[in-house]
Amino acid sequence: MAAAAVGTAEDRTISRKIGQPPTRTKCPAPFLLKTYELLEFVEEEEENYSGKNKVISWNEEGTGFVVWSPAEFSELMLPKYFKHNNFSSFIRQLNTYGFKKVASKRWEFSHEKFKRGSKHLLGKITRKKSDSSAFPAYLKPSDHIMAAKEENNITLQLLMEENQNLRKERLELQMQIAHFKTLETKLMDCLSQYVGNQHNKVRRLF
Amino acid sequence: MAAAAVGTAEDRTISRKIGQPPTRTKCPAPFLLKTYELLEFVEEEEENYSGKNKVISWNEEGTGFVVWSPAEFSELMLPKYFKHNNFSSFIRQLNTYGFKKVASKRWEFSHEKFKRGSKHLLGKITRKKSDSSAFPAYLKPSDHIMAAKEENNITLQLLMEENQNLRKERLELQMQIAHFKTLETKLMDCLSQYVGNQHNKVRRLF
DNA sequence: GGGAATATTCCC
DNA sequence: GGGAATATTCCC
Repeated sequence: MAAAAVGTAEDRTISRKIGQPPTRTKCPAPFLLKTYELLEFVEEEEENYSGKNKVISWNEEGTGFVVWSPAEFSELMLPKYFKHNNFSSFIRQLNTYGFKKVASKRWEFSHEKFKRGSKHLLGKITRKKSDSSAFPAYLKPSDHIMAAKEENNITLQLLMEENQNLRKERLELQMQIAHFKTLETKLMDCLSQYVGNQHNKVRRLF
Repeated sequence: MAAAAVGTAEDRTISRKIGQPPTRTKCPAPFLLKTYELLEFVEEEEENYSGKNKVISWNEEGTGFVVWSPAEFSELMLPKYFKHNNFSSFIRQLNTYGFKKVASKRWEFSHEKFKRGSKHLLGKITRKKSDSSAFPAYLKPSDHIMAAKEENNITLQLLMEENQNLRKERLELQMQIAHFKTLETKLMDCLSQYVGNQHNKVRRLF
């Protein structure tokens, strides 16, 4: 039974690594590698059995691929590479990795970085977010949590601004006071010359 | 190939519903149902082949089950019910649903609501949270986001306090200044009486 | 097409 | 044991 599927599944342990920088070329997702190798396989095989109808193949330009017979593909090929034989699950994965259906009358799919002869580009293909790796729906950006956070941040910023202004004002007021104190002393001294030579005597007048 | 596994997989479509109230008895998770039915199956079979070594069975009291031979169980039984033949994946699921290993020397597991003859309780067994249905790890309560929020709140509170103090200080300083202004006027007036009757003449001295 | 639940794998 | 990534299923 599942010998083939399990075999390919275990290939994942060979080199798949998590948490590598997304900028560097990394080990492609198992799904992408298997799909690519599946296409490589049928391409090689095609030379030997050129008489048969194709089930799946690269398109003419190698910019995408066509599933010529979804029924045969699902029943015969999918289980050799994946743990199921459902065409819809295969499509779901294609969508997850950003493939586009590029023809209305046949099952042709393409992805900018999924081309014949460019296996090295597979590592650059990423899952679309929000699969469950991203935020749950009720915590997505522009939701109310985000709004609350933003509001918090705005409050914080306003407070810090006002705070800074208040400190500045305080300094100015303290300088004014220092000036008044000096002035007071001078006035007192001056006045004491008239009233009599005692500073304290003058002070008592006010 | 995967005929058996796929067959059981498709049973899920029969009646499994999502989003039902968790309080009412609902359709059990596929994993639980399959594991239970697997045990039912070996129990029936046991009557016919009582001579063979058991691979898996309910324990004596029917409060749990024992995998007597993990190797045979994984290789022969798992693929008939699941899309894999890995004992560790089976264990992972048991843990997900809250089963406990209840013996140190053999693979015996139990769960309060997983008992022989009580198939109706399966619907009450739920996945442990945080599988992806709950918050992602970095958004869980008591995690650093929570800490950050808390820190944010503390910062906010401190800022508001400081703000209030600064306003109070400002008021006091303004009152001091008002006092000095009054004082200055009085001193000027007084002094001008001595220097001559012109306030402005006195001011020019300072 | 894609959101979300469950399953399987991988890793600590 | 369990967190987290990927895979498969189910549903809108």
